[in-house]
Amino acid sequence: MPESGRWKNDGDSPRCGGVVERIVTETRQSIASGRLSLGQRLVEADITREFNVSRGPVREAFGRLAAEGLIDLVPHRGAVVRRLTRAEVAERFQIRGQLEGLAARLVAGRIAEPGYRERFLAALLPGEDAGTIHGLRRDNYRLHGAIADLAGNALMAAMIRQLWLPAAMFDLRGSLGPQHWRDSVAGHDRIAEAILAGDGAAAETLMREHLECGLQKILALPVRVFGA
Amino acid sequence: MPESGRWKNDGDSPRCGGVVERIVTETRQSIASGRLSLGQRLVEADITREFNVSRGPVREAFGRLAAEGLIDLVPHRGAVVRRLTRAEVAERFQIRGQLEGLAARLVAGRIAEPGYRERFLAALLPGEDAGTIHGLRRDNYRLHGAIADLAGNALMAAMIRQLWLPAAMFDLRGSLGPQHWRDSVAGHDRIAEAILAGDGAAAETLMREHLECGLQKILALPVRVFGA
DNA sequence: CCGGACGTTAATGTCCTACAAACTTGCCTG
DNA sequence: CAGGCAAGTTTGTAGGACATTAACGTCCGG
Repeated sequence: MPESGRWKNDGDSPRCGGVVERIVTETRQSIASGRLSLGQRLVEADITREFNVSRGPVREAFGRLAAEGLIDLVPHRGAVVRRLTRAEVAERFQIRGQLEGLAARLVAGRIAEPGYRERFLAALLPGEDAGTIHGLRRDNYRLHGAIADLAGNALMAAMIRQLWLPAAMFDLRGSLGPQHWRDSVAGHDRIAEAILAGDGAAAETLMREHLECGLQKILALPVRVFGA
Repeated sequence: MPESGRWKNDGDSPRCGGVVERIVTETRQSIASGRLSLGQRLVEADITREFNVSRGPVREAFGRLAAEGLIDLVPHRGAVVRRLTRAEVAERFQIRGQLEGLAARLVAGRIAEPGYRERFLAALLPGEDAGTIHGLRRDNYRLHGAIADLAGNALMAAMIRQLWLPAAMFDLRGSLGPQHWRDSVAGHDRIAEAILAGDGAAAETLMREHLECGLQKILALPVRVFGA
């Protein structure tokens, strides 16, 4: 994708374990956590000072963040933190539904193969701090991630993870309360049941409904969250 | 995509109408047309001389091509033209089936809205040089593109176009004969019929079968084409 | 008081040079 | 013949320079 950028089809190509990767990671974190407000301009000179690097790596990092869809690159104006409209969020969830639905169906079809049931069950276990929003959040993404990975289509798994970003922005900013995550867990239980039963069609349908439900929660959020 | 990376979610951000865009476009063309063989290394210094530019834009162009999945960036080794295995081609077609299938279903559901039927029919008309491989090829992508666009999900349309690249590589290299395109046209007719009838489910199924058929054709190609 | 032309400023787009780090290659030695 | 050492190649990053362009503020005329 555009924001692929690309998607990053080869997982990641750190271009060395160094400066660029650090900028990308920290900036991504800053955007998700809200330290960088939506629509805010990112000036190359500021970043160079902040990270103590030269403009080259900064520009490269901007390119990658743009490929991920986290920022927009406007010619001669620089980078601004991307501001998602409700329509764009809905678009992403529509695609997520289609791709993660397929993933769920594929996993259900392979659940009988040796090792798959074990790996899937491992992703179902609650993490350390289950109960807290943070823990529920992590368990949520762990399950979705396991389904994406076990489907056996590496490119699709990468694309799915890219599509998470907008959703992650909203819940990292704390806009989604604990009730959302409890509902989410209930949906996960039904999906897991279908997958473990090998019922691909049901798993696909349930996954789509699960995501549709999550989308409605996000669309119901106040305008402020979208940075409008 | 990733985008990517990227896929490029905003269509394109030329970072000015200049040097970088030229490198990206021409290199993309060179890869698709076969002038650059699969697995070939792209050395920054060579590109610098070839285009008479400095390393900065070259590195930026490499970043974008990598986000599109056309090249791989190996740390301290540079860029190599991506070599797709049959499995990776199959992965891409699986995703295409899911996304273009959804697109076909959505278009069928909206075909009654004002203007949609006309725009869709326009994409069905054969182009200038219908009959030649070149013409058939263009008509093919025009129809797929129209379905992607009319679905009303801009991000999905961009992702679908990115997923075409591997397929485009094979048929631009002339590996697919006229028989393939004739079969393709037959598939298109059935899909168009379902869409015009407003039958979304049928359109989705037919689109998936159509792509599965194309995938089989590509997988049947000799090893040489994959650059192995 | 308002609107448009103009110049200023800030930031990007590109180029250049330079050097350190890392990978390759080939030779040389045991 | 194996393994290590050294030279060469290429990338990763720094830092500076200049042109281009967009945004902003100012000034003048109506």
